Amino acid sequence: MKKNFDEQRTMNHEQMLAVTVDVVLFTIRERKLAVLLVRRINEPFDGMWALPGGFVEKNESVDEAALRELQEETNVSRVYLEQLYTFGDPDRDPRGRVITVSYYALINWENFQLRARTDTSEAKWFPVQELPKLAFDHRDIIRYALERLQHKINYTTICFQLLPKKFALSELQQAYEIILNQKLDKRNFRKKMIQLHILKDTGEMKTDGGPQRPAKLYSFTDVRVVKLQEKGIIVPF
Amino acid sequence: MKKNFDEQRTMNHEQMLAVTVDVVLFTIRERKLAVLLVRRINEPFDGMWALPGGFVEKNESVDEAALRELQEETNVSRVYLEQLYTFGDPDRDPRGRVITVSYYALINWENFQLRARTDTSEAKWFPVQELPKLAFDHRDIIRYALERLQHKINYTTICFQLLPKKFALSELQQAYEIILNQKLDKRNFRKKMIQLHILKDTGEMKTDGGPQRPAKLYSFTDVRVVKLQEKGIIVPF
DNA sequence: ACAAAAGTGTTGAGAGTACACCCATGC
DNA sequence: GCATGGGTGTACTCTCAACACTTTTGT
Repeated sequence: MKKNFDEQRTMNHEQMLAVTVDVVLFTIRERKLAVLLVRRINEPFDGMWALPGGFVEKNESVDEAALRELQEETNVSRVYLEQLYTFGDPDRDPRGRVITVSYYALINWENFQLRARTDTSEAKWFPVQELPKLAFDHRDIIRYALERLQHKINYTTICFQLLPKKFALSELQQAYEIILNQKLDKRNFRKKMIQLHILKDTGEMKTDGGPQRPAKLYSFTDVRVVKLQEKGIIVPF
Repeated sequence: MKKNFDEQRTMNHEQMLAVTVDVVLFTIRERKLAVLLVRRINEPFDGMWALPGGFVEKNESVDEAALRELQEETNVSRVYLEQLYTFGDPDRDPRGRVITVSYYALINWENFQLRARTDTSEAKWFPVQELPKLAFDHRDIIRYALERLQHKINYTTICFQLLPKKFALSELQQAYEIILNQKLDKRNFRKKMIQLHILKDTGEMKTDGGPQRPAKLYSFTDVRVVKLQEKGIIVPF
């Protein structure tokens, strides 16, 4: 049955759907890539871990909804937040028709404290390799977010968001190794990073470094995430 | 005001929204990259050109909705269809709160006939460089789709979807040049394509070629769109 | 014969990759 | 003095980019 395009374009309460946002918040903790999960305290999936998220309100954009949900969990001021994908399977939510727009975000663990929650539910970091059973299709969403992150560190400066303002080159390399889940050559990595001209030598040294030679501390020349014209920072795709 | 996560997770009619899909259907016609537009015959934007699209129904996935809308315009059997981005600005639609999930699709112009429309509205191909004034934020959606397409032909075999089953190498090169909007070196292009091992020599020749040497006809080894491990087919990013 | 597109190799530059040793510090 | 991570250079390979002429056909 062919339908008239403009009939469909007419507002119609029958066709209204619930729309949520879900945010995959990444950080690096204890040399592992981790995501923030919250424990549900209602049906469906009561007691199960899930991504932080919630309904999009009438008067806010979808991006604003994602940011708001994020702020309810963390004391973030500025985060890197990027839309990922919209999951729209009719039976992805047992309560009925709920479409979710997924996002991912990156923070430096030390710069943010998890907000003390006003209710009894918990929020906790889980290494991406050790996820618990998750509500809805949230495992798929995390897998998708991880793929996006792994691709994107190769041609953008996105990785910076996970690091403190000043950092040693070895810390940057470690972040790449953790996200890509592979060892990288130290000399080639440093050569590449330096020739990209995205690093600034702060002149400072890492003081707490333990029984070894102190490392130079660098910062990034651009505050914002930059798309590099180069073919890739580390791993070619 | 902090809200309880699980309160937000509860279904609530107040928070129901309208969700549409919009499809940017690309093809190559008369040596130009073109998109299919339909003329609106209702308010808002009555008489203005817009992307084919419509509301997501209760019982179909968002992907299915996009496919259905596409099939209402074209006699497609199999199309390459990929989700693009979700546009969720609260005032992107003057009728009220409508979120749209955008898609893009690629077809070979000769393989598909536009479906004769049952209503009086028109559907027409427009070169992407010569778009008319568009309804809603559809110009942004097309711009976004074009960027995605331009990136993606560099590391996938997506471009094949625009060509007939059998084609000359120069036709493939032309498709790349049209999409990227730049000239490419013939020898380097052919060398690259051949060493990717994605082309099969059909043994046939182009017969209607006019007053010039007949071109070999090739086909693709994989029917499906393939992600190449290489660093890029043509233009490095 | 001539117009028009098809087809074909080589060279130089730059980027990627592999690889091993000395340095500065805390204990 | 020794354990720990910080810091450095070179040689080989491979890919990319630039570039011009001959071939085959229709008219």
